[in-house]
Amino acid sequence: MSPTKQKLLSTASKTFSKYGFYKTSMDEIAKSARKAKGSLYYHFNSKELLFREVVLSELTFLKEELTLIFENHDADSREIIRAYMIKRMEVMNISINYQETLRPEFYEFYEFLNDVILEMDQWEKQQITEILNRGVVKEELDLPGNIEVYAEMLLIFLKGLETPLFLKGQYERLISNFDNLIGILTKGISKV
Amino acid sequence: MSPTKQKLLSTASKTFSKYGFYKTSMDEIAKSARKAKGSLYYHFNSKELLFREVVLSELTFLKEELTLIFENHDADSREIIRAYMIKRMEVMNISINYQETLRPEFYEFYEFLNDVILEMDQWEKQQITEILNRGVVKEELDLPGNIEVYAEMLLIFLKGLETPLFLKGQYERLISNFDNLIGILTKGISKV
Amino acid sequence: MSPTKQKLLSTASKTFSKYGFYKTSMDEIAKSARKAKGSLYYHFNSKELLFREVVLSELTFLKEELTLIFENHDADSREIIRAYMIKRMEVMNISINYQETLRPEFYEFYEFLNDVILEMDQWEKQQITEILNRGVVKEELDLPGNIEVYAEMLLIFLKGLETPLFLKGQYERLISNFDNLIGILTKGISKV
Amino acid sequence: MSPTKQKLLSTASKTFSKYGFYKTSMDEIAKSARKAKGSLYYHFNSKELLFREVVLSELTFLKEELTLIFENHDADSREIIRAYMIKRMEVMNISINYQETLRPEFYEFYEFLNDVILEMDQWEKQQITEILNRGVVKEELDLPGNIEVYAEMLLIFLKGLETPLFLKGQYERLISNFDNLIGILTKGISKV
DNA sequence: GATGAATGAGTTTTCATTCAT
DNA sequence: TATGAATGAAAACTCATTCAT
Repeated sequence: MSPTKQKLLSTASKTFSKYGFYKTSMDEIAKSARKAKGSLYYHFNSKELLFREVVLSELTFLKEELTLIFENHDADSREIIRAYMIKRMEVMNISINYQETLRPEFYEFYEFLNDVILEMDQWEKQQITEILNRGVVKEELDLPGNIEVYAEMLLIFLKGLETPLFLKGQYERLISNFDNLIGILTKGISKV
Repeated sequence: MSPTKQKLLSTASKTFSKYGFYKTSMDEIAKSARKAKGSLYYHFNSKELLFREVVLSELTFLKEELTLIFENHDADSREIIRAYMIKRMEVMNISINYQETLRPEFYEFYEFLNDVILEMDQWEKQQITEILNRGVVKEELDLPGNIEVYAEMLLIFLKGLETPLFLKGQYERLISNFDNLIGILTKGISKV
Repeated sequence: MSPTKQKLLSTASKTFSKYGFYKTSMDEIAKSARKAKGSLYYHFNSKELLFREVVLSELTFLKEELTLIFENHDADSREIIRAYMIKRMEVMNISINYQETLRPEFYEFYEFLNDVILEMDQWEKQQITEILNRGVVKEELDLPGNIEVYAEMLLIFLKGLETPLFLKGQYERLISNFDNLIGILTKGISKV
Repeated sequence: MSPTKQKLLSTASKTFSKYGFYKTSMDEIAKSARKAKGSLYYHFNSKELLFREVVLSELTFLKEELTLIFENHDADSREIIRAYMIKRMEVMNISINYQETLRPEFYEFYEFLNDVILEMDQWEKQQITEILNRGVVKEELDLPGNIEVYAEMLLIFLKGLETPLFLKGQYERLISNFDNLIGILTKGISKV
């Protein structure tokens, strides 16, 4: 990737995450990057496609980080879940643009993003399902019924941690009590 | 409230919840309501203040509904928590505009909304803290340490249910397995 | 005149003189007067006609004040001119709306004002011509050629004192040196 | 300066001088120039800044013209004053936008113009003070007291010639008698 | 007389996109 | 590749005026 494209992409990422998709203008991105607006369109065709690339790069990073956790096959599944949750929160705290894609208006108007997000959602669900399965097999967890549903529930719960109220300003205060919450959850799914 | 104002407010609520704050134009609201754009500004001074009133009316409704749950003092606290969570999800499913206020750009730009939202957050935290307290006193719950922290955690979890991914389209599918999730949580905080 | 009309007129005068015709809205006048906007239209049909009445009341006051000066037939004509100039400046300092009517855009668009202003201009020219005539007859002034032209020139000069730069803020400082200027002028037209 | 910018600026100047700042819309300027409204904003950010540039260009021209007069050091100071006054009137007759800046509302609302105008005022005062000083030294003029005050008074007088009543339509008629007026003034300040 | 809700045409401004260089 | 001038559609907002009560 050319230095100009690189610069534009990283500037776009920062600006989008600060003001959101709609409140960010192409002009502002170009100015912040000290590049011409035309260059933005040369490298990324449209605002939407630029945003898509920004989100993609965030998700790529998120996947990489989470994969490191999942690969640790030997650890107690409860411990893996715990590590996964903490890592996810950490990365999410800086994956603000991905979060924005969860807004309703993105669903109404931009099919060009659904594929990226759905793929990520499915990937995550798959990974967690696998861990839960391992935990059940190793008799560390007690999950009657469909395990996929538990995975979905965990994801829903984790998405709660993405809310700005939490991420903005309160992150530091709450992270310290995070173990408590995880304790409740793991106790809730543990074999007695 | 005059019929015109009423009509404008309800139309605004619907339109905002469909397209989000930024993708909704004042023109569109006025046209949908078959009223003049000037009337919008006569009754609500600005787009932001109009949105504020929309959110306020949603929160007012949410509070009323939740208050009914909280007032049932005799029930088992786990049962109240369960009823609370379900009711909250139901109402949230139609309080789409309030959800939008949780977006980062609203935090950056609009102080005019923070007061409303913070007040709601505090109110909810207070209510849940009280229920948890009651549960501990009645020896139904096991919550070592600061109870307020558990209340906050529960709220964070509930906010997870507000994510559009869940609310849009998947609500019906997931609500049926919701009891499972609540089961995990209540098991997690129950006295053995 | 009813108290409501009176109140609206005086408020309109103040507001127009502060912000000018275009920057003043009917809404602002009504609000400042703590009256309904409809009342403005009940008493004065349109913004233009309201402004006309404001200007008229200023000119009426100006005429009354200047007439007092002109009627002193016995004094030295140079003294009358001096007194006239000072009084005119004093009154003009508070006749800001009349001044605005001298702007080009008022000439282009509002015939409804020309009559009022032309009448005032002619009245003033007439008065000054008469004084100059008296001065020439009493051999106090030396004005070769057409006396009306001198009257017009004096008026042009006096209009110079109407410029905001002078009226705004510098009025107090310059008024103290005003006698100097009048000295030059009267020396310029005096018989040696 | 690009041809488009040039065209927009000159069109803006003409339109503003015809209808005044408030009665001129950006739309009208763009249409008259047969350019897109967006181009107006590309080159001049806002209506106020566009107007500022229009005024600036007028004042630049005024300064250039007057400087030519001032530089004639050998002539009789009374003759220079006379030439200065006539030239100023001529240029002012086409510097209609600068005149508008003297309106009260411009002082209340737009600090963005004060610097330009104050600078011009001070420049003019300085030039005239210098001429008067030369005249006193050469014993052509009789100016007891502070000479700066005379300079200010002359400027006030000259501003009187800026009034639209004079400039609009009556310019031609009055200019022919202008010498008379200047005669009064120069006689008033001449050494006998 | 007095009110204030309702209107709609008009205003300034923003901004994604195109294109000649 | 990279630029920045130019565009025009659309946005938020203003405001004189009307009118039923």
